[in-house]
Amino acid sequence: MATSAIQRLSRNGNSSPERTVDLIDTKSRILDAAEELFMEHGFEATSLRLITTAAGVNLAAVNYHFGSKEELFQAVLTRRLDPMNQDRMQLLSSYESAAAGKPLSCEKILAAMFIPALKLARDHEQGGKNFLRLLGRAYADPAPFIREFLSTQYREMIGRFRAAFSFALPHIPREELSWRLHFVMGALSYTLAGADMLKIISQLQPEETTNDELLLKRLAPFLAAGLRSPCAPNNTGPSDDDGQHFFQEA
Amino acid sequence: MATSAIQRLSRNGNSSPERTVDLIDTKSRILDAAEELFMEHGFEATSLRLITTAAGVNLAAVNYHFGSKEELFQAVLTRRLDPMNQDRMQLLSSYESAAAGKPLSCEKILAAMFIPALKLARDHEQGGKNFLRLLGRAYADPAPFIREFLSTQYREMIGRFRAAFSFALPHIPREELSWRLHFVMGALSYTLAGADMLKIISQLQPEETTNDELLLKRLAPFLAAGLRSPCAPNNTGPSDDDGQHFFQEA
DNA sequence: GCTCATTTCAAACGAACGTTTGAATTTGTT
DNA sequence: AACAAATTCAAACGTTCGTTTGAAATGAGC
Repeated sequence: MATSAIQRLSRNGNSSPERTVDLIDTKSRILDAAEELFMEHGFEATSLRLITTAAGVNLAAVNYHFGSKEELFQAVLTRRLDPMNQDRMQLLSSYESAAAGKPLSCEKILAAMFIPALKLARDHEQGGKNFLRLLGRAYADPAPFIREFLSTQYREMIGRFRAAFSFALPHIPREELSWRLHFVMGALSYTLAGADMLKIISQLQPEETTNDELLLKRLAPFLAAGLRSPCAPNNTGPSDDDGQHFFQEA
Repeated sequence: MATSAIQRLSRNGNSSPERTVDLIDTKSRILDAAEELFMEHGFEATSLRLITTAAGVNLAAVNYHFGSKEELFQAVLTRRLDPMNQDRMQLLSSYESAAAGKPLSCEKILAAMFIPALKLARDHEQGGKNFLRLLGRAYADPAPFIREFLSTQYREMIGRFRAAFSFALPHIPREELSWRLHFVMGALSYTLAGADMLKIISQLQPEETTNDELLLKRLAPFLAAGLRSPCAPNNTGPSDDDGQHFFQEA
């Protein structure tokens, strides 16, 4: 609804030059409508008839252009996820170059993860924010094809960032760092996905809950502190009094 | 499959005494099968025919005993969620009594949240772990009836724990604490829900990923460090060098 | 203008869904 | 044994789903 460029990107290579269409591509119209509706209702609960009606295209257009509903969902994700992860890795590389061989701070590494997400949220006036919520929900979706798709989409980026954290936090064992990185991804995706859940926990005004930038400004320091926290050798509590007999009960 | 007591709990009051049935109640058979299948496939993708076949009962039994598929889902959740949250609040109260007016440590409060979850995971050999995964996924489900249900189920417990954290961390403003509590819930539910996602991030053996206790032993210190981290007045980074110009770019 | 590949369209397909029905069966009470 | 309430059951209800089909429309190349 707010996208600009009209580029054809025909399926069979790029032999033919660009050609004008309705005003926006049928394919893009479907992607935009699907992104919004998948975000709102989830994958299973969103029917192709709902999508094609909202997009103003024929029902059969989805199967013609994308093959199936599952492939449409993957196309919705990859359209924005792939550039975002690319941005993340480039930003991380630029930070590392500027550091000239010295390890980065946790905040700096987290910034390389968050800034591309924020840019995405701002780029398309409402589509971007919707996409981040859709993405956060996809993490928790039990459908195997979604999990496999995200797994391959994220593998490279996660590997790059784990290496960066490993260099920044040399005193944290490799296995412990994997856990902490997992917690970081969890808090981030949950935060991006469940803006409504905030109403349960806090009494913030609804306008405030949509401010993703403010949200991440609070999340990054929180996570950085957890990442930096000293690592006890025996897998028990790290710093406080009752760290030893922590899970002895029950 | 492993539940013990056979209690009838007929819908119209409690006039009639208990009476014996098959071996396990039809109602319980449905709940057990539904819990496992909802966990595996999600709410939308799990059909009543799949549930009733797995439970060995007639298709119409779900609508007879529970009214609808949605009410069955709520019954699956509330059967274990309500006692777990009750345990959490009781455990927190006992810790507070033992502290005799002094504030609890973050780890202690987190223990009051985690221990009942671990007890639940151990109680039923595999049903408990399945339930935690189901619960974690329900957090991210977009269905309105699920969100409303969880909201009411959690409101009381969250309020109790926020008060405890507020007392333990008096230097953290109320609003900032709400955010951090939100992050805690996010990391916890994500961790409980997505054990498979770990394979993306770490190269842990699959046997290790199922060890929830070890998992939470690592999660609690991580979260405690984040909760305790100093709070900058300007919502910027808390402690490190580049905390100021953190999100200036993009 | 004709050709041919690409795209759109209305219509239908078979399957699966949640739910309802009404009769059969079981169960507890008298 | 007889009755009434509770529960089970097979069958069908109407709807919606993702996908397929074959003809109509469209647009570029010769």
